[in-house]
Amino acid sequence: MSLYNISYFKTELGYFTLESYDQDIISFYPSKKRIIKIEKKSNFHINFYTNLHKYFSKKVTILKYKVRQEGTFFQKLIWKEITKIKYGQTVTYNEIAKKINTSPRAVGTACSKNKCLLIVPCHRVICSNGNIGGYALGKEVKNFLLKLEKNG
DNA sequence: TACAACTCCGCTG
DNA sequence: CAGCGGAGTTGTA
Repeated sequence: MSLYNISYFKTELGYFTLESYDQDIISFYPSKKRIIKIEKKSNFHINFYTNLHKYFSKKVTILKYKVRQEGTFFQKLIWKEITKIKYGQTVTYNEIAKKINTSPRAVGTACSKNKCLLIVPCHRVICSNGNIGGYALGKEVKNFLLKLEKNG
């Protein structure tokens, strides 16, 4: 019997898919399917979406979930570093690069491979020259999230 | 080898 | 000083 579960939901940012194993999150990413459905009855998934809604309405500032995401050693290292960034804060690709002793370019590439949006807050990583940098859902969404966390 | 969600540096107005 | 182009850098498929 597998502990794997998957659900589809409509969020403030559109349709998403959540994959989990037990209490760990495997991925949370925009889905192509425009459906709302939880495969197995799961309080964990329901709790997640409830929390997510609170996040968008600023009633909650942390989405603290354990992440079990596929990736290389290097990518996991970067994601772990990103997870440390607090709500409302931003960090530079370069700052992370220096901490890990690598290059900013490599950090950006690792960010783009992150499939646990919001949980691993890669939207809080920006360019050192003040530019917003890239985002899976586009720069506009990234900016929206940063503004949400900053003022509302 | 080519490419990427970066930076730095030097050049031009 | 702003804007632009190119080179340097590191990890991946």
